Amino acid sequence: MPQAVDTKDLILDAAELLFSENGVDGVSLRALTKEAGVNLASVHYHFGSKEAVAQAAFCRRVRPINAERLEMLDRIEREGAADVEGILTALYSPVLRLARSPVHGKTFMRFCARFYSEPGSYLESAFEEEFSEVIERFERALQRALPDLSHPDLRRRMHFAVGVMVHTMLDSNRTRQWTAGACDPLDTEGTLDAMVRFVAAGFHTVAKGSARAAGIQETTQAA
Amino acid sequence: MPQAVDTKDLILDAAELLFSENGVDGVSLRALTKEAGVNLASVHYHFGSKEAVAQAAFCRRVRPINAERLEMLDRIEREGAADVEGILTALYSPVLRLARSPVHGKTFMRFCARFYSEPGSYLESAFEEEFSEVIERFERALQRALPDLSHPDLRRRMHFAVGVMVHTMLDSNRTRQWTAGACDPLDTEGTLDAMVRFVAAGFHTVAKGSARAAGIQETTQAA
DNA sequence: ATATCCTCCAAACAAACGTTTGGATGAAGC
DNA sequence: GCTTCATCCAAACGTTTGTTTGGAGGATAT
Repeated sequence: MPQAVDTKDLILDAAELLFSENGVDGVSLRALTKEAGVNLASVHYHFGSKEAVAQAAFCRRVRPINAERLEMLDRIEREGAADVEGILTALYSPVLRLARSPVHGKTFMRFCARFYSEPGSYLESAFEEEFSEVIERFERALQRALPDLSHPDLRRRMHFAVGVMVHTMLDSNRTRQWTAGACDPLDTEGTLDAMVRFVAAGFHTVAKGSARAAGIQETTQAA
Repeated sequence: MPQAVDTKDLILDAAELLFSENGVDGVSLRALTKEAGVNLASVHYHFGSKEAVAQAAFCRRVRPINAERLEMLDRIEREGAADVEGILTALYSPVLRLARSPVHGKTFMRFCARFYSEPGSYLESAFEEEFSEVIERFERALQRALPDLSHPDLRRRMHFAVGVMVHTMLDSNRTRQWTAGACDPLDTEGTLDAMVRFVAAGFHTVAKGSARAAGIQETTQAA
């Protein structure tokens, strides 16, 4: 029984905050431990390495989120045939709802998004482990909801759906440039609705055939 | 007249390659100059700092791309009322076409995408400068093509459209996990078509109203 | 020939990095 | 009382970092 507020959690909180703003490589353990108010050596005592801190901070938040995603998917599948909108809501809302939390607020969102777009082999395994089941389950659900969509097209569109999510989560200053003053980033309900509508429409549209391809070539290749 | 292959370009080539794989913070100038086959000090002689190298490498490729985007937009607007598909093609195809280049290939795509998602105040100004005109022009064009869409919704959807693009460009190992074996990442024509179709459908769908919001709350809020 | 200029480079710089060490502190077990 | 154990911490470890230095090499101009 160490103390009221665990040193481990202090480190993870500071890691989440600083990593989200400057990236893992952009934060020194000295800055991290100063922010956390703990000794420099304690990070190696409790975690063993800087990489392990990043991994632990990531898993601490992403695990409950993915569990909630699967729960929601279970629920709507139990209630009948799940449609695309429902599946996307199950995918998006747990992570968006966390953003509404006054404590961790936007911190984790950016942390997770940056984590996702950062290199480093030590993150790959964590991602694989935390997300493989989620990917499988949601892919199966979407395939059931869209039986006419070919598997390659489905995977491609899932890829796009994740892009929308990650980019929305990575609400950095640069991202805000695109939406400056146009919509309230704190309006998670409206954001979720907009995301689901936008992506669901993308899923529902016909896949193959000649898209306009207006400028890339003059050929009008028929399907 | 220094030599056949300019040292400056050797540095920028190596920067593009290494930064795209490991991020700016993840590459030391020693690794960079070794890859480039130049002296360590030459990077400061020619650029002044590491940050300036990153910025120069970014601008070198993104400037022609944005110029081509504006050209394509000009062209389709001159030919009549531009539709959403044409506008999106003008936005996506210049950067996707570069990926087809056998020389720089996927290197720049990842570099640019990582650059976009990385922190560091020294990048902000470069982004602002390089993209402000593109953002303005495409926003106006899309607003004209979608006169019934409110401005906040338009900005939000542009945000999503960029998310799809960035995430597709950031074709790291982790990203590939989602599309493993499902679709050929080298099929740029097919990728462009899929992106334009998906995003255009998102733009065309009605904005406001009660999306399913199937799981987040049981309330069925009418518009 | 002499001076000027640009380019290159081996070596060194101070600072910051992740990590390790050895011991201080205090509660728990016997 | 003594040992054991987990935790904490100041200080130092050896590397690596971005950056600077002082001069060598070779063109070009006068």
